[in-house]
Amino acid sequence: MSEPIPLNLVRLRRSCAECSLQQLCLPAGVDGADMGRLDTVVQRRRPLARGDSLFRLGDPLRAVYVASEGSFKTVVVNASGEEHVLGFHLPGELFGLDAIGSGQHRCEAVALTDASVCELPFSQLSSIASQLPSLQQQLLRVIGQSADRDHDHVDLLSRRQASERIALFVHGLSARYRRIGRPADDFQLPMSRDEIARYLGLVLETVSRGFSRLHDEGVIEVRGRRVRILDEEALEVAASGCGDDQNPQPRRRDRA
Amino acid sequence: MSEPIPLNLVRLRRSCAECSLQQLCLPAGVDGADMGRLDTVVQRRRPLARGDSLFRLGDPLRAVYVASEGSFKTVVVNASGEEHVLGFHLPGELFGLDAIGSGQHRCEAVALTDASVCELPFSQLSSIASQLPSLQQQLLRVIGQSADRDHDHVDLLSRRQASERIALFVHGLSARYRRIGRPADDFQLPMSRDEIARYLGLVLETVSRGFSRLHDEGVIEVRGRRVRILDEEALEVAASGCGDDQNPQPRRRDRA
DNA sequence: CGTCGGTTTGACTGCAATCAAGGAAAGTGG
DNA sequence: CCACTTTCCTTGATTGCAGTCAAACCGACG
Repeated sequence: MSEPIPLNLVRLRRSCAECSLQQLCLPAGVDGADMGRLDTVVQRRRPLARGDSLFRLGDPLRAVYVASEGSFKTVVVNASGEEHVLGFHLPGELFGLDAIGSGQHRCEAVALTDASVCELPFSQLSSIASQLPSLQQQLLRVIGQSADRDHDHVDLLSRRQASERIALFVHGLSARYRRIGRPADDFQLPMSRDEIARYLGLVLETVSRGFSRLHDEGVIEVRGRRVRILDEEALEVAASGCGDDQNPQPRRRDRA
Repeated sequence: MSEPIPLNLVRLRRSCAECSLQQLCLPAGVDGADMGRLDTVVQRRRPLARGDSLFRLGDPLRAVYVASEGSFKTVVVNASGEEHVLGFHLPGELFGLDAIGSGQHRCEAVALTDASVCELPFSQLSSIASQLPSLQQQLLRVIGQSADRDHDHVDLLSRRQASERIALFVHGLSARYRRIGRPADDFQLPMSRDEIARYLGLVLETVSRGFSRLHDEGVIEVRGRRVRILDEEALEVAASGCGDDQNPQPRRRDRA
């Protein structure tokens, strides 16, 4: 935690222009000439270990972040001492925007796995953005996408049936893996059942049962944190709430 | 409803500088000289009747909105045909930002009461913002505040007990009324029990029972849509989940 | 080998959804 | 102004789903 890690300096120093996440991340849509300007504000931090905090509740807004490797969760602890998970953040997804409104972070960001992040000091970012219209536009878009993920979360939490929330969660995660160029039908969950439960407003046992049921129905294959999607269409049906056993809802379509 | 309302034209034409919402709305923090620039892009629409839509799902991003009078809800209809309420929007609160991410509105905005709105064409707004740093900063802040409301919503939906969600909802609404300079302990709900339920992820009967219970406990006084807060502290306790009758939970009570 | 965190599964219970009925308020037309 | 309709709200009785409690299982790791 306290000593520099010289071996990684070379990797850390590579620029946005060379980053594999370029198309997904903030630079997308910013042309080559302007990219250099952006590069000057991006700081790369040395890797974080699983469980490390990137920022905490009440921290002043210093920067926004993108994981270049690894994943994060953002959490709040409510008055009763329960931890709620506000979001999961995969590589290439901007996070830390929660401090923009008030100037202070309203949640804590924790590395789910060993991770490394790009840090974009907010004041520099917004002053550069005001000079580069393409970056300003892209910044707004990325903020909007982050809000979209929040809306997806609300959508999840509004579902009545636990099985719907779980199916929708898996489906949404799959879509996000596809977006960042990873296999969308075979992946490793970076988070525990308990963390999923706290994200979905359920308890861990219910999440576990939900996974088991999708497994038994042949929709997905689950073994621990390894998930394989066997029948995407069935997963969508389950997510839309029409797929509950005892609720025949005569969908013609005898699912493969 | 279909004919113009000439009598109101004068009111409609007043500028941001004269608006009572000025301190709450986008112009806050924008100095006098720049305010004129902002004024040039603000369009005032004629009043909407209760039930009218301001924008619909899939509409392209044209503008963002602030109700100058009246309130709105934003809703989505899911695959099963159920309506979910994503948010309620009081006067002075910017909304319509949901289209920033994708360029298309992801929900529908409906007037809860007769209302009138200020419309800020987005392309003009963002191009002016790029010339006025103070406006750019304020725009980001307002977007951030909107995200904060979304997080509050997530927080609500994550609460296990229906009574907690309801108490927290009333408390949050009270705080928002205070923010816009209206009585925070005596107000008229602009939305129905059913709409509250669809916002909280409950059914309307449960919401009704929750209100009745808070009434019986002397925390609030409810008669239809009229709400008076009698014991704010008790409301906060109920909202934090420690106030459930059978759950004494000896809170030390020194948490200063 | 044993421990340990995380996961699965089972049995039971409680809370909120559902089903159902009645009441109150607001709008409509005579 | 009153009867009527319509909409919204409240309350009661019952049921089902997910939370709780408890135990067993599993893979990782020392």
